[in-house]
Amino acid sequence: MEEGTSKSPTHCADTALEHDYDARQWDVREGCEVRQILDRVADKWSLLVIALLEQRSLRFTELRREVDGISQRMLTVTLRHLERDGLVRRTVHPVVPPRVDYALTPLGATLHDTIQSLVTWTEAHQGEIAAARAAYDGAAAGAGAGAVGM
Amino acid sequence: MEEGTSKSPTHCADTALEHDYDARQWDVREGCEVRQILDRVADKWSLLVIALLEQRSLRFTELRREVDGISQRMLTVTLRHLERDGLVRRTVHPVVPPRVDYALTPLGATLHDTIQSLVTWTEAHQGEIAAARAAYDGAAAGAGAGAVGM
DNA sequence: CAGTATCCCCAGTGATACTG
DNA sequence: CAGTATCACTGGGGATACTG
Repeated sequence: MEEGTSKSPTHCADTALEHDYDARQWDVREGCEVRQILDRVADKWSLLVIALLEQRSLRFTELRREVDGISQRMLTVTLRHLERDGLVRRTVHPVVPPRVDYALTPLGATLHDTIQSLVTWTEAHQGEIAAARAAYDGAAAGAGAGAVGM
Repeated sequence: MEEGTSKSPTHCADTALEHDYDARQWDVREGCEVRQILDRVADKWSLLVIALLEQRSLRFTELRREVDGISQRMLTVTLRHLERDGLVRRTVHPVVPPRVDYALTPLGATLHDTIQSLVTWTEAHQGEIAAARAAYDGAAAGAGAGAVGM
């Protein structure tokens, strides 16, 4: 499905479509490589792993312990994806108890500010969101529906 | 599942855990409200909808047309989530052909910079990522495995 | 330790039909 | 137009077991 690998790395605004899509700010259409990368980078586990790796390189087990709730499988998958995208570098030390370190590549490090701003925003506004949630649920409950906590 | 509504809106670093979790920069543990909000905000469709709404308010059908590939159901679900979180405001105009406008709330608007930085990063580095992908796939293919394009 | 391989389940998602 | 309701399906993701 992700066969866009060797395809044109250029921005996908060149695909000819009929509907009046004016260049707003970024392409919202499917098949756009930006969409795909965004999905990868904005991924739940990716975000967590990258944030952790920002501090220092970590070993597989360390990551598994730090990222609470991730399964071994998902950690492996996430790590492979990040490695393939050139965001994380995997280093195998040929020692008897196998030791593998994961570290951010320079490219991965450039994500720092972006991710940090996302996290900062979330932390800064979680109170407001919780309040909005409570208000919404309360209104819904009062409006007649009994289903709260959707 | 999302019953943290009326719970403590405070940062979740107060939950007592036994493992030596030092305050790195943000809580990676499950049950943390930040994790949940991050998942919501970093959601594929949410990102797209918010980006679109940043320009101007849109109607349901307009959104469905702009966000290429989204199903009616997912648009509704996404919109409800964003509304509940206080990021989007839903305005119903009581006219004969029902007209509903969706607009970013002030809170939602504060996401602008963050999302924009994410998109900008992606657009700026998609070439590097594509190259990394090609290199990774090429190396894997040369290493013996024939399965490319994972 | 650091994975890979399997099985399996269910939540997310698309398609379709119906309604105010 | 703007949804809601239903059904069916896929694959994301957890649990477990095995391997180098």
